[in-house]
Amino acid sequence: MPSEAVDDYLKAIYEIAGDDGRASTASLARKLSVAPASVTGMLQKLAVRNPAPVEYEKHHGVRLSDHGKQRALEVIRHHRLIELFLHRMLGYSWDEVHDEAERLEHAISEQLEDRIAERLGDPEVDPHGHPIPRKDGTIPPRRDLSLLDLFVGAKTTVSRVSDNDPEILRYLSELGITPGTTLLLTERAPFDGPLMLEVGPDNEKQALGPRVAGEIRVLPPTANGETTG
Amino acid sequence: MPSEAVDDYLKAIYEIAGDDGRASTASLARKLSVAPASVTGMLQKLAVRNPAPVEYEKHHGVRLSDHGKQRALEVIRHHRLIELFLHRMLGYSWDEVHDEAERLEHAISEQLEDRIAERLGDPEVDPHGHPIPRKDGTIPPRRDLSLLDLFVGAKTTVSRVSDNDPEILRYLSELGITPGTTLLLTERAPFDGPLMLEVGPDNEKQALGPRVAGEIRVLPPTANGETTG
DNA sequence: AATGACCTTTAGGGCTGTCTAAATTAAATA
DNA sequence: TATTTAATTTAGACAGCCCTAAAGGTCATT
Repeated sequence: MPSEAVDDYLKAIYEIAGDDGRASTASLARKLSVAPASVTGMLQKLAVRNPAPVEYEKHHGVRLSDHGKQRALEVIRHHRLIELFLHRMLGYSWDEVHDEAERLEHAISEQLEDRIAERLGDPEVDPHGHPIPRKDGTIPPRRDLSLLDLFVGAKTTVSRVSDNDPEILRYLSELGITPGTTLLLTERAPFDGPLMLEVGPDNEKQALGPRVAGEIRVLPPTANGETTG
Repeated sequence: MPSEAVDDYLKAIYEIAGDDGRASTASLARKLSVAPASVTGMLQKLAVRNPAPVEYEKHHGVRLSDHGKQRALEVIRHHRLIELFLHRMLGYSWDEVHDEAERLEHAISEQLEDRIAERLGDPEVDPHGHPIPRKDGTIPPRRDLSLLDLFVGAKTTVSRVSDNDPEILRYLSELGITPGTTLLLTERAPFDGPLMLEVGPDNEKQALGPRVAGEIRVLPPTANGETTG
């Protein structure tokens, strides 16, 4: 079984590059809060393991092998199941689950994973709206897009929100923006300016900076606008 | 925060020596599945930490300091709360909880500890009958004794069973012996021979070897015999 | 094709926690 | 008290994962 550190690397690669892109040394260093040189060292070691979880080319980043992909998805499955479990069974709020899951994901057995999944009714989505990889490594399909990709006039529903920053999550909660919330994009200031939204059933008007908007994913919009812009 | 390895040492010392006895190098090596030399090395390092969790005297074992005791109890609290949680909330059986808890005890936060305790109603005893240390480091009192310490004729109730050996736990489950089961000691063979018991409400007769009997703790007996023998 | 800015890698260490083999000490026994 | 036995400690190494400093590549731009 890979060490926690290795699992963290694989997960980070997956989160940065998806299942067939390449992740750079610097991006991994940033994500893992580690010096770039440490990343290089780790990647070199991983690349010569057998079976190797990554393919590594000097100066050109890494990519997950099938084997590494499998493992990354397993860790992510743990993470998201735990998030949902904490939320549903222990009253954790949206923004509290991530850090706790970050540690627990390494500590649970297959058996516990299975029982949690069972207890939750084999869920497909975590509290942030992220899909939970299935045991066989497939991912429940969701077609959603960034709030930043909408045209003005689009009406849509929040499907998920990045779970990396509790600050942002709390902020969004206050604004009433969580998975399931309906949104209408009414206006968009130029030069990376704020988005004007009408939020929820009461159509509360809210302005959202692009940084925050970039963390929000929405379902394909249903009215008034084209899909992307 | 101490590393997992350190926590494991402190817990092991507590389990071997209680809160003011000394634990030997060899006993720790055995319990932790580690070479004796490794134990010596670790103890030397711990003894010069500040604050030091142990007092160590060359060739005379270690003892927990107040500080180390506190930490050991915290880890044990985690362990036992998790055992009970797995049992009550996720349908784990008696003999499955230990190994899972062994890993999780290092991964849960204060917050999760508190929520688990709350959800379980601040329990005092784990599924094996062991007391769960309180947050302040005190231990819910239980006066119980080894089954081996009973006189023939004593009638009593099982209070707890050592949780170290799943084999034994399964065996006892089959015999119907779990915390709460009533027992009558009817006979005791000499020379470390088996104990004859009548078990449970139906007074099923069972013979128990001394090795297994030593793992069983019972409440102070109520009838027919003196307390210890 | 050269330059500068920005990665990325190499080189050389450090810390933690483990190991084996060899020495030492303590305790039990003669 | 001398000797034997068993437990313990020292010495020396190693694997995993991290670091800093210095050297080496890549790429966009001129």
